[in-house]
Amino acid sequence: MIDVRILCLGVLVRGDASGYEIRKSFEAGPLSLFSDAGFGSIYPALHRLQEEGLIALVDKGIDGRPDKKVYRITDEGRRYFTQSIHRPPAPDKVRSEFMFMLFFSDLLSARQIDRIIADRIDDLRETVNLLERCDAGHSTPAEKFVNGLGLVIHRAAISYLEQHRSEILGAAGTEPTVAN
Amino acid sequence: MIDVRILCLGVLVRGDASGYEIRKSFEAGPLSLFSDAGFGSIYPALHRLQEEGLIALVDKGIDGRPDKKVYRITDEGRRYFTQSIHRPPAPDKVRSEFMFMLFFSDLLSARQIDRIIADRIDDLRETVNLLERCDAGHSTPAEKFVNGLGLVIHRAAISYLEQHRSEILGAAGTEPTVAN
DNA sequence: CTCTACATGTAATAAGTTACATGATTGC
DNA sequence: GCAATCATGTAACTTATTACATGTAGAG
Repeated sequence: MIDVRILCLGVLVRGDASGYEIRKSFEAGPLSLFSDAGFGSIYPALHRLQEEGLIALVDKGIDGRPDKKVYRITDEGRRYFTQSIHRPPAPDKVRSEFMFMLFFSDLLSARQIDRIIADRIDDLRETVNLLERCDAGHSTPAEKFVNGLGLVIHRAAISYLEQHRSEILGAAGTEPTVAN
Repeated sequence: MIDVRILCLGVLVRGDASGYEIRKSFEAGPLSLFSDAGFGSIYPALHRLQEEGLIALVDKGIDGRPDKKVYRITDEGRRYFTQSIHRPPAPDKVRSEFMFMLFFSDLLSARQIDRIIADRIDDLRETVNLLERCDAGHSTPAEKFVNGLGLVIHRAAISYLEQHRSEILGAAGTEPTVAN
């Protein structure tokens, strides 16, 4: 949820990668919290970065995949990325359909509220597992710090949901389940 | 960071409002965490909602502002909103330039890292104050629940940053401050 | 009388998402 | 031989952001 170009540069700062690999790192790696950009965003972004001279194609040592295009960040790209990292960060923004729904939970039945909270707790636990796995791996102090922040936030959310879950059920609307 | 149309409907479910007032509620109200949509998004969204028959103009009891256009949600709009609230929520997404920067803090100096962490703690505290104010006000159990979740998350982040702040300073890069 | 807050709107731009289209390689 | 995974790309669509343009009302 930051500019896809910057996100790609961020991946490439840490090592050469193809578009496909960048996508994978958005899915599973420590940057997965920040982006879920698909191929439709990544490939155009890479083309543009290459045009701008911020990244370059690496001589492809054929590892069986002739179509694979591995990119490497250039000195200019590194400069550009460093500079963009130096601007004061914009305030955090959350896109949480979950919280938004809960905000209007008087339109939902108790059963539905309970269900979405249960699902969310599961999701949060999964993310905690992911972060713990990242934490255990070969990560820099900076990564560990950010991971740690993610961990305490997610754990706080889990514990809050578990403890206060019952409170909101009383706030459920009286309407029966809506079709669909 | 949900569809602006749905966000506007969400405001209007709770009472009539003009575009300007919707904007204000995005700025200061309990929905401020979810959106920072500007007039350029809100007015077109309202026009479209009106076209679709989901909202309607209220007879303007002139309160000194002849240009003011107050909207009210229609029955169809309420149905549409309720239905959209019934779909399972997408996973939460965070746009945190702050965490992204910290992730690459080996490109920053210790002074800069310290500064952005201090600023972030200030921002978080401000949000906590906002949420506490919302909590104290006339809010439904659902609102209180969501507010409470926001509170524990923000407090967890503050406490983590305060406690672990020193750890990341050691991870600062050796490069001198970059111009700009 | 001037500044701030109120109040609405459009046009140009930028950006991302979705769906489509293609093809190679590996494991079973 | 077939499915899953690897691998890249484009076009149409939707959406939001930014900048601009305009005007009123109240406070000092």
